[in-house]
Amino acid sequence: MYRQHANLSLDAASQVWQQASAEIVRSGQLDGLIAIERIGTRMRFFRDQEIYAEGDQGTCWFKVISGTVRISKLLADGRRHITEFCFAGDSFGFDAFEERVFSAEAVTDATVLRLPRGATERLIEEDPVFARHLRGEMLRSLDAAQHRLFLLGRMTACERVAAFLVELSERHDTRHRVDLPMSRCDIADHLGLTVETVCRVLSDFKRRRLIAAPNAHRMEFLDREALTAIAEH
Amino acid sequence: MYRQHANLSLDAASQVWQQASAEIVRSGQLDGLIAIERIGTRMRFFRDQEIYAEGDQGTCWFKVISGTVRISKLLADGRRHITEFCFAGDSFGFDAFEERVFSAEAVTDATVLRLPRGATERLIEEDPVFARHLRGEMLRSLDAAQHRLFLLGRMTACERVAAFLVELSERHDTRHRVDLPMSRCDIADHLGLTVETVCRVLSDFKRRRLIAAPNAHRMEFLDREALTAIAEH
DNA sequence: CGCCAGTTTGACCAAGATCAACGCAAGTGG
DNA sequence: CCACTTGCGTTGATCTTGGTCAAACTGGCG
Repeated sequence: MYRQHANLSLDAASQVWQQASAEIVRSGQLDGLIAIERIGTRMRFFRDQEIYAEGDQGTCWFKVISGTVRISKLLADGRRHITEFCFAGDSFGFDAFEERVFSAEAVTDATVLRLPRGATERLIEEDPVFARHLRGEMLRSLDAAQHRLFLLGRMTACERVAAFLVELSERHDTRHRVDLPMSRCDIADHLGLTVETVCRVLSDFKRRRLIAAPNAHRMEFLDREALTAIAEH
Repeated sequence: MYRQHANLSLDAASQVWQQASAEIVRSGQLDGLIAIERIGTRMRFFRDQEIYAEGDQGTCWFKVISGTVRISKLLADGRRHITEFCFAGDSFGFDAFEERVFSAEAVTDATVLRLPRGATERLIEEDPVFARHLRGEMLRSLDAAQHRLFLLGRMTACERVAAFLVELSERHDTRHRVDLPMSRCDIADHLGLTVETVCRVLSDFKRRRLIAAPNAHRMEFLDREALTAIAEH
């Protein structure tokens, strides 16, 4: 098990970045939080490019502006786990005290806002609204992680995949379909399954007419109720 | 699978609690944080007693003074998952925005400090040292949860049990042994396994002379290196 | 002493992993 | 423009880990 994952292009020079000072971030969750725009740097990453690696100094955190990012941990023997996928508006990277224990990579081409820790701490101390916002983000992450613990610890392959599809469609606010920008391998590593099992479950859902798949990365819900029922058992 | 769990004695009247105003909390991690003593209420809970339930209003968070607490989620069909065990010095219960999604129960008789949210927010705003401490606690929780994600998603039964033993002994700073105040069922529900599997793995470790068990709730390490190696694979 | 809850062990079973092959579309080079 | 490659995705056959079911054991307690 645990075959090759897409190999990263480590060409750091390809990062196109620029001060985001004057720009206005188009992302729902950023409304009214122009403060972080002032202390952040906008960066672009290409597909499969590394944003930070395990072992890096964790001197900043990030906010996704567009695209998809995966947070993962890789073991020497090839086992990988993706703790979360981040989409526009999601924050990531405030997990580390010192060294990063996880790495972050772009799943698709992505733009992120990079926020240095020092400036953030200063902002926390002088802006209670921002401080509360950040605390909220951390709580949300914690909450998400704990739901995932249940999923990994106590749910079957079918339930995991159904829950994943429903969760993604809710996060993207699309009730009738869901886009899966990541590979089957990414999904498997997120759900604690193998690629084959993910495929088989999806095929099973198609056979049972719960979903339809115009292509491998777009799923349309034919029976959302049933899917939700499976997800919540 | 998923048989009966210890049934809770819901006798709320049996809670013995008292203002902790003048008392000094004996717990390493509380050093220099007398501030929270002032806003907290000390409470005692007996074995298996509920501290809060799923669906309660999350108007406060807690800090364990002595004893062991488990944070868990129970599904209608009996499947349960224990997200974490908390020992003296650990904080818990700041996961909720509104309603609690998890419940907390005493694993052994336990004393906890109950901290109302309102007073905490005020303290956060006037005491930056305390604010930073609390942020640290949250990050620690997040970090722990993410390690557990890997454990549940990608580790074998042996690796999970070994990791659990090593982790507990590290948290209690006892290199040669570890106390397991919780039942095998609790351990299983924490590691995403069944009671039987936990037993079998422990028996296997005994047979391989990695551990010895004077009784069911005390394990002595005979070969800590090997155990750590299994845990980290 | 007998009961009860929790723990342990064994026999058997099934969900999901592994191994292997094939399909399919996009990209590459002759 | 078309063979060839390469990276995913899908499917089938087989195997293994850990779950299920059942029974025995253990220690504490009325």
